[in-house]
Amino acid sequence: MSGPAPAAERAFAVVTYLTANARRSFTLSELSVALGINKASLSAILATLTDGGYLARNSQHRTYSLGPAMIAAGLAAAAHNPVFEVARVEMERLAAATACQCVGSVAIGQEMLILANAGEPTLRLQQMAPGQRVPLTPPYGEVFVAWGSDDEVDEWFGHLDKTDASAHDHLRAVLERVRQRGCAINLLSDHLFAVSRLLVELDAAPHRSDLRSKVSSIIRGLEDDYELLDAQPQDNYRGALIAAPVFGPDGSVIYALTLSGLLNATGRQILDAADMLASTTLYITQQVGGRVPLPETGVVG
Amino acid sequence: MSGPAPAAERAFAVVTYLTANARRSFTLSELSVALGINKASLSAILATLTDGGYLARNSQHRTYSLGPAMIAAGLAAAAHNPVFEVARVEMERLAAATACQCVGSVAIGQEMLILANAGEPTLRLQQMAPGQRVPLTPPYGEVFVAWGSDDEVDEWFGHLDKTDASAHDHLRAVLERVRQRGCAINLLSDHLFAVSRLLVELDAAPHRSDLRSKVSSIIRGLEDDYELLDAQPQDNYRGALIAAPVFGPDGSVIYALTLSGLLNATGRQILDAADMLASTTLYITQQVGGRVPLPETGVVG
DNA sequence: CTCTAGTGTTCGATATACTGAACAATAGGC
DNA sequence: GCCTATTGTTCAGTATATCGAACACTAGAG
Repeated sequence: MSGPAPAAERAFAVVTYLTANARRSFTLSELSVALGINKASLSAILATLTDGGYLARNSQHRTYSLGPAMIAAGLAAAAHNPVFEVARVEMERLAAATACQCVGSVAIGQEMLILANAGEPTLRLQQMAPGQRVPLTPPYGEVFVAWGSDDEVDEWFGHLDKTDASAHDHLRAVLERVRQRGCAINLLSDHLFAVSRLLVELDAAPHRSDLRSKVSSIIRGLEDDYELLDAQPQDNYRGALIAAPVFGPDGSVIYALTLSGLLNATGRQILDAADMLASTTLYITQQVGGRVPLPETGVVG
Repeated sequence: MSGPAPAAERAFAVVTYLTANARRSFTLSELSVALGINKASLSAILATLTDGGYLARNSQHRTYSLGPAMIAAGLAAAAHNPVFEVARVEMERLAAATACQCVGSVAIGQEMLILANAGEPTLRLQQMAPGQRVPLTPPYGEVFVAWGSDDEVDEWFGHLDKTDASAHDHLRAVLERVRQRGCAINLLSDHLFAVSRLLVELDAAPHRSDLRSKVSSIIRGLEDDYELLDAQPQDNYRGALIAAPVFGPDGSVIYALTLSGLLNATGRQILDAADMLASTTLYITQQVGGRVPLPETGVVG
C-alpha cells in the first residue's frame, strides 16, 4: 500500500479524494478515517499543502478543500496538453447533436479518470462525474486497450481466472469488434446501476481494498448484458454507452470520449451516433498530431 | 527548508515548478538541480506522482510534465470556489472595455499567485503570466493587506528595517489611500521591468533563497517611482497597474484583479479605469456573498 | 565506430519522519 | 450555561525514508 515516497503518495491521495468529492469539505479526522492515514501524519501533510495553497482551510469549520494553487496547476496542465481543449469543443458539439451527455476520460494505471463532460447528464451515473475514478477492468474501458499491445490486454484482464479460456476468447472478440467499428458500444443494464451505487461507497473510503475488489468483480459480471456485438437496426434498446478513442503521436490512447444516453433508441440510431462519435475522435486525433495504430486485420471504419 | 512532511512538500514543489514553467518538460536531473532535491529521492517522488496521473512522463525524452489528473483536480478546485468563474466573466468584460490586460491573483502565504488573465498582454511582464508566483513584499500586493489586521500588515512589512519609521509611515499612508480609493494604482517604471527579469531567473531555480531575497529587496526599491498617490487628471503617465480586491464572507481578500496597460494615459483615464475596476470587484464580492470589512477609522460602536 | 556528456538507478549508513495513545481544545446539543 | 462528542495536538520509540557516491545506461557528436 505504501510506496517508496509515502508522504507524497498520501498527499495526492488527499487531492484525489477531494477531487472525487468536490461538493463538500472535510475535517482532518474525516480524511484520516476515509484515507486510512494516521491523524498525526495527515496533520503534517495537510499543513504542508495548505501552506502551498493547494488546499484551502476553512478556519471556521476546520475543514479542508482544494485550493487556488490547484486551479493554477490544472490550467498549466491543460495548456500543456492541447487535446483536452480541442476535445471540449467537439464534445459540446456532439452533446448538442445527439442530445446525449458526452464525457471525456483518461486511463491512469488500472483506473480511468473522468476529466470533462458536456451536455445534460440524463443518467445520474456516479462514474460519469468529472473527477471520478473507475476501475479499468473488463468490460470497462475497452477503448483504452483495444488497440494496445498483448501485454496491455493481459494486464487489463487482470485477475481473471487464467484457466477460463472462453472468457478470454470472448473479450478478445469484443476488442476485435471495437477495433473494427472504431468505438465500443455498450448497453445499459441493472448491473450497471448496481456498480454505480457501489462506486459511491468506494468514493467514501478509497483505502478499502475489499470494496475495490468487490467493485471490480461486479464490473466483470456485467459482461453478459453489457456488450452490443451486433445491433439490429430496427430493434429498440434500453439505452447505450458509446466510447471512442483519441490517439497520441505514439499511437497510444490519450483520451476517450463517451456518449451516454440514447434512451429507448433503435439500433440504427445507436449506430449513427457511434459513427458520428468515431469520426469526431478521429478528427481530434488528427488535430493533435495523433496516429491511429494499424490493426493487424481489417481496417478501422 | 524541510518541513514536517518533506516528501509532500517537495512533491508539490515539483508541481509548482512545472506550473510556473508549463511551456517545456523537464528531466529528472533538471528538476533535481532546479529544486535542489536529491536525484534518488526525487525519482521516488516523480514515480509516485506519475502513477497517480498527476505527472505525465514522456518515455521518449524521459521528461516529465503536468498530467491529466491535475486537470481534474483543478476543475474540482474551481467548482468548489465559484469566485473564479464569476470573476473570469467580469475580467473579460474589463479587458475589452479598457483595452487592458486583466489578471486575477490570490495571496498564498508570503507570495501571490497569478491564476487567470483576460485580454492581450500588452506588457510582457513575467509576473503577469498565470502560474507565476511573485513575492508578496512591499510595495507589491497592497490590495491583499490594505484591509487586513495590523498583524497582517506587519508581516507584509517583513524584514523592513524596524528602525526606519518613515518607511513604515509612508507605507501605512499608501494603504490608507488604497482603502479610500478601493483600489491600488501603481505606475510603470524601469525598476518594474528589472524585477520582471529577475523573476525569470528565480523561476529557473526556486530553491535559491539568495535570488529570492534579492528580488524582494529590489521590489522594495520600487517604492519611490511606483506609487500614484494623487493623480493629476490632465497629466500624462507612462502606464499603470490598477489592482482591486474581492472579499470573502469573512472579510478577507480572496481574489485580486489587476488591470495592466493604460500606456501613455492621462490621469483622468487612469482614475476612470480604477473606478470601473473597483466597482467590478465590489460586484463580484456581492455575487459570492462576500463582505467588505469596515474601515478602522471612524467605526461606530 | 568510439568517446563523451548526461541520465537514471543501485546501495548501505544515518538521520528523520511516522506511529499510536493519551492529552487538550474546540464545537454542538439540550 | 453546562455537558458531551469530536476535533486536533503532543510525545517518545521504532521503523523507514533520505542521502551521497559509485554504478549502468542511453543518446548524440565527431
